[in-house]
Amino acid sequence: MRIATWNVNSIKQRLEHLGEFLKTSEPDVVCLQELKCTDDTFPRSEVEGFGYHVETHGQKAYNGVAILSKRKLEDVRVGLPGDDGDDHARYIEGVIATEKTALRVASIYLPNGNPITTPKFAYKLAWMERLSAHARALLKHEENLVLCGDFNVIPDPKDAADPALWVNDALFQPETRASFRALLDLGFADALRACSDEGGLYTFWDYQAGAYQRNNGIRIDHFLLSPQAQDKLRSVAIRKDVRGWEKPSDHVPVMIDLDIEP
DNA sequence: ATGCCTTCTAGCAGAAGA
Repeated sequence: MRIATWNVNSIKQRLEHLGEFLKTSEPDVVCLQELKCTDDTFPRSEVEGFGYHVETHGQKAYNGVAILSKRKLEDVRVGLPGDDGDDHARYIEGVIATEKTALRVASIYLPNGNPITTPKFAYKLAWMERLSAHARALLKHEENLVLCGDFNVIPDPKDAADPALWVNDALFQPETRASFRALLDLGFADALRACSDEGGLYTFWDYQAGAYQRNNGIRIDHFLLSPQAQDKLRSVAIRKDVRGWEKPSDHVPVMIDLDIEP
């Protein structure tokens, strides 16, 4: 089974790219972030036309997450528990049942948190605490569990082409990295790091200053796997080529292959 | 030191992103 995550930076602007990606990589499940549209303005019929079931959690102009799946999604939850006052659409999860097993997948758009001197950074750290609490509860099911998406976390200096550029950024603060580490320490594997220790593996390049042409990238889109899912991990791939398409998202799709019959 | 670019909404500029 192939699972992908991709921050599309507006689903309406990226519909053609999504179609091309689905055709060329044939994922069974796709987690999307930054839809930038409401549930009722999501291009549902077009995406269903690509051969996928669709579950969305959108909002006007900002944020918005979705899960696409060739199989129907069950037990869908929208919104991260722990703060009824949080109206950002940043979390959706669902279960894909196959003939032999089941898999729970979450599509995550973790807050950016910049600038770090503002309440946005506190919101980011609080959101990460809530994610850890929810993830801890999910791990108790001891099932195939995949948390993926745009975490807005640079886990390690080798995950940035030029770490010095990020020292004052919310994505690379010690508190941010410690919170991400604590999340992993609940029992998750960072799928890419389970396969490679290499630096230079990026998933985001800024639109500005020719960042992609200079390969000035960062790795912030991640797959976190429960022990049951990690046992089935075959490979991880980053579709870096997609960043070179015309009018691209600033993020590229990342994919894992699990040893599960789709 | 700052903006660089792209998206959104609103309405011909500003916020947000990272």
